[in-house]
Amino acid sequence: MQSYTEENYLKTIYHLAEKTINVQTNAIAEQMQTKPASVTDMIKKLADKGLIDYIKYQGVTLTETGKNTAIDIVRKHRLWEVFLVDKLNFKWDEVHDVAEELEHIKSVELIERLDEFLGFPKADPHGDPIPDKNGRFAKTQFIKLIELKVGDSGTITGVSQHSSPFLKHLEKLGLTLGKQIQVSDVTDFDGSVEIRLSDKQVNISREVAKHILISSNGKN
Amino acid sequence: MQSYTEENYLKTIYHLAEKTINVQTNAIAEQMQTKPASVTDMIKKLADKGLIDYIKYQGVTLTETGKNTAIDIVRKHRLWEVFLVDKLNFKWDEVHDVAEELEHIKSVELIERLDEFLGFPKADPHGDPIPDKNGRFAKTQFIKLIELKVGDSGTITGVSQHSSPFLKHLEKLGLTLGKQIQVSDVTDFDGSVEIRLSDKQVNISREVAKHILISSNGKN
DNA sequence: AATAATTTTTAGATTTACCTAAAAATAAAA
DNA sequence: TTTTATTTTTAGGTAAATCTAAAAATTATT
Repeated sequence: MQSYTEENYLKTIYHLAEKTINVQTNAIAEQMQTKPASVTDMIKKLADKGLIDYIKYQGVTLTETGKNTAIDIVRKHRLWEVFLVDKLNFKWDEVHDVAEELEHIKSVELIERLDEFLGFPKADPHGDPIPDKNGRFAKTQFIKLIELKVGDSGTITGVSQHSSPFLKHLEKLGLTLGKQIQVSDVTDFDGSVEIRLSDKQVNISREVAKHILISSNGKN
Repeated sequence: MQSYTEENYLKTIYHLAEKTINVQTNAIAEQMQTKPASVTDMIKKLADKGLIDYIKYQGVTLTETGKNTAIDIVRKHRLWEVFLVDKLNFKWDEVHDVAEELEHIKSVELIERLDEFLGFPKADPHGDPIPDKNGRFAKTQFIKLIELKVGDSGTITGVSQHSSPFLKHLEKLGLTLGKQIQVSDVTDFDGSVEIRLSDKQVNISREVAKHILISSNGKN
């Protein structure tokens, strides 16, 4: 049984571990909006509980138990996001903070029933995969929009940035999940990308294109 | 902004204040499963925050602000209970502990949308009234089943005990909310009560009869 | 390889919500 | 109206999660 705080540390370490093998103290501190000294205290505690492997000055990795716990929190977070969007009509940019709280409610029964109520969704409103109750989920094989060449097409299936301003921006442009797109041009000058949608044409910056994930349906 | 613990104290004081005018330290301690010394610490803090009025050795009463806060927590608790029963198919004896956690999620938007999603319910699965978003709710005018005379009839509209064994017991007997009942006999020996239901006859102890609430539809 | 810069850890405090044990106030009983 | 019992508060301490400031280890740079 972990505290609210311990759960947040595990989740943060899990997400950081998707990018780097060994997760550094400073990286955790930045993500958790706290000080490195506090992180050191906590990772000692998590190591004592067998949730992470920790070598002084060398960063941490999740143990099997730690990873399972983290995945379970991610599962809860994403299921609650689906609930908020599908059932309570929240927009995709409004759900993160509330889900951040809801993910800590401790009841296996609750989550299993919620999962069923929602129709066992495979992805959350941002396209991130939802682990099943055994922690299994398909490794998503997305390409960043920025990597597409002129003429390439595909479907928007995710985003790698969850901030409200970014998501609102996409919404305004009509770049929402499930939309079919084709890259019609890439500007030499600033690297901005022109996108053809079924009904219109939009121009997005390199920065935005980096954070849109595409499931490609064949190069042209 | 209150902590999880402060919210629980306010809620406890609110419920105790339904029975006694001045709420005693020991009563709070018993309800919160903590020690009187800890209660004293906390009520000082709540008094400093202007949520309760407190005179040493004389117990506490909620201020207007404190009462509003407490009612808001009660509202959340009861709405979540409706959600769990109506949408996730929990039984009425299984919802209390989970709702106890869910009630602390801080998002006005969430609760308003949940309320709407549930169809603005007026009562929770145990018949307790749900305050609206302004904290208003009808004072329920129930009679305890034990107070009915032989021949009196009415509808089961609430319970004054939320423990799982008690609720399971009622369920087994078919004494659930909305059921029409008539008192057909009261035993002199042990005060147990014989109840006529539409399709059967059941016998309940005095103790059980004390905790069933009836909205009377006229004496016989 | 020595020095500088960065990262991480230790040491010592703080805050919140508890606790125990003892003292003080209030209420009940002789 | 004393004495006794009960209730409540104070005093002093603990554990969790945080902090600042300073020391130690690691990494990068000349």
